[in-house]
Amino acid sequence: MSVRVRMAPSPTGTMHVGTARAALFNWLFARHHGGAFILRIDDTDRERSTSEFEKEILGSLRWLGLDWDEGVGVGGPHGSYRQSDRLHRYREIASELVESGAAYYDDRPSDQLESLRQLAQKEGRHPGHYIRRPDISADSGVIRLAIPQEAPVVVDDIVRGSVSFEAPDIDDFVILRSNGTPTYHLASTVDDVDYDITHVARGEDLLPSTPKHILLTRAMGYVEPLYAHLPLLFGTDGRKLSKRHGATSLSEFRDDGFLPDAVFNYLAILGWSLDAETTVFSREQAIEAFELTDVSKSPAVFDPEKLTWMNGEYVRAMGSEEFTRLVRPDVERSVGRPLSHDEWERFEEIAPLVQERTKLLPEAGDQVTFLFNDIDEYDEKSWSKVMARKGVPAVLDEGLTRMSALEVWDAPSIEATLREMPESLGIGAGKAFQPLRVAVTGSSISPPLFESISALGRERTLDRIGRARQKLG
RNA sequence: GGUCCCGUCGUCCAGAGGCCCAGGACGCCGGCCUUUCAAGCCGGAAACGCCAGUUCGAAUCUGGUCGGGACUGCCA
Repeated sequence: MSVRVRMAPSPTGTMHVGTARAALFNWLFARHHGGAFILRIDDTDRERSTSEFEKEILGSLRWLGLDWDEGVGVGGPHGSYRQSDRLHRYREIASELVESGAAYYDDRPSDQLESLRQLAQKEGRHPGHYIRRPDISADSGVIRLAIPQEAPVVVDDIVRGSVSFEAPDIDDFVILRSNGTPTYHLASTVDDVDYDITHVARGEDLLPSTPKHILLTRAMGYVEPLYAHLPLLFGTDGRKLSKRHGATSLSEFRDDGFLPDAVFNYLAILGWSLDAETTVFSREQAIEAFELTDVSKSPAVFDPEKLTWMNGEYVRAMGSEEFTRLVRPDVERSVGRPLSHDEWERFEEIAPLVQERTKLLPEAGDQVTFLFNDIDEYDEKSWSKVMARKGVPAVLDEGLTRMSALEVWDAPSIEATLREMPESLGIGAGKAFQPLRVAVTGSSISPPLFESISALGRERTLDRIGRARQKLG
C-alpha cells in the first residue's frame, strides 16, 4: 500500500511551531515516498474550536508551503475531513464496541473516579489499576474501552524502537463522552482507520496514548498503522516551548519578517539532518533525503538566533528583484507612507546593498528611511561620537564644495571626488567619511556612503550637509 | 508518586565497535578585508552526564546511577 500520512491539528489555537514541525516531517515523508499528505481537522472539542483558528492554521500551512492532497479545503474521497461532521460515525463505532463487549457504559460520578485515582496515587500504582469496569453494569454515561489484561501492548515505533506497556498500566479510557461526542482517542483512531492512514508521525507527548490507540484499532477489527513519535521542541530554557519563549506561532514568524523557505529549512534541522555537513538546503534536497528512521530521539531546543541567521542566508540568496518586491511593504511601513514611482526607483538603486544587510525583512525598511524622510533628529550617539570633533566643519565644507562641482551624479563620480578628500585634508578616511555619513543619513551606521548619496540625489544631499554644517555653527 | 521517553560542544545536527586525542552549523572570542554596519574569509575556545561491565579496542553494546522531559482529564 502506498504511504498515506496525515496532519490533524485542533483549531483551538494558532499554528504552533511544534505542530508545524510535525506537519513538515509528515509532508516530507509523503513527498519522499510519493504518498498522500492529508489534512484533517480534529475539532471534537466544540467548546474551544473556532473557524478563525481553522483558517489561521490552513493559512499557516500554505504559507510554509506544505500542500496537502486530501482534506479540509481540497476535499477527497472521505467527506469533509472535519471530525465535527463525523460524530455519527464515532457513535456508531462506540456502540458496536459496547455490543461486542470491548467497551462498556460507565455512569460513575466523577468524584468517585477521582478517589480511585487518588487511591492509585497513594499506593504508587498507575490509575489503570483502578479505572476498570465496575461490577454493576450501566446503560448510560460515558463509554470506556475495556483494556484486555492478558498481554502487554508493544508499540513498534519507527524512531524509538520497541516500547512496551503493561496492560494494568493502561486505564479503561473514555472513548465517548456522556454528551455523545467522541474523545480525541476515538475520533483520531477511527479516522486513521477510515482514511487508510499507513503511518502516524506525531509528537512524543502522544506516545503514552499510543497503546490505547492500538488497542482501540484492534478492537475495531483492524491492524494499526506504523507509528513514529517525534522529539518535542523545547524553549531555550529547556522547557516545553510556550508563549514565554517569544514567538511560537507560525503567523508571528511571518509577521516578524521570516521567509517560509527559511522556516521550512530551520524546522527540518530540528531532529533531522540532510547529512553530516549541510545546514542550508532546498525543499527538493530534503524530500530526496528524508526518512522517518533518521529522525532523532532527543528533544530539540528551538533557537530563534539560528533561525534568524538562516533567514539572512535566504534573504541574501534570493534575486534582487524578488527582494525588492518582498520588502516594499516593510519599507513603506518604516517610511510611514506609500512611495511614489520615483521614490521607489531611488530605493531600487541601493536595494542590493540593503539586501546584504538584511536578516529580517523589516530591517530593510529601517535602513532606508533616510532616503525618503527628512532627518528630524540625528542619532544621538552618532552625533556625539562623530560630529563633536574638531575639523568636522572643514570636512563638511570640503564635501559640499566637491559634490556641488560634480557634473555627473552617480556613485562612481561621487566616490572619485570624495576619495581625494582624506589626502587633501590630511586626515584619515574614517574622519573624512563618517561626518558625511551622519550628515546625510542621520546615523553613523548606514548602507555604503557613495551609493547612499547617489540614491538620495544631489539636492537633498547638499541640503542635508548644509544643515548639518549649520547645526555645528 | 506511577508509567514511559531522552542524555555528544551553550544550542541544532554527524557519528550505527577501530576511519574520533570526535566532524559540520548557530552563537561566542581573535584576526583579515574595510569609510560605518553587515557580508565574506582565516583562526580559536567549547562536548561523548557519571560508574561499572563486555571487548584486543566503546561516543557507539549491557547494567546501574544521576539528570531532564512527557503522560497520568468526559483536552488534544
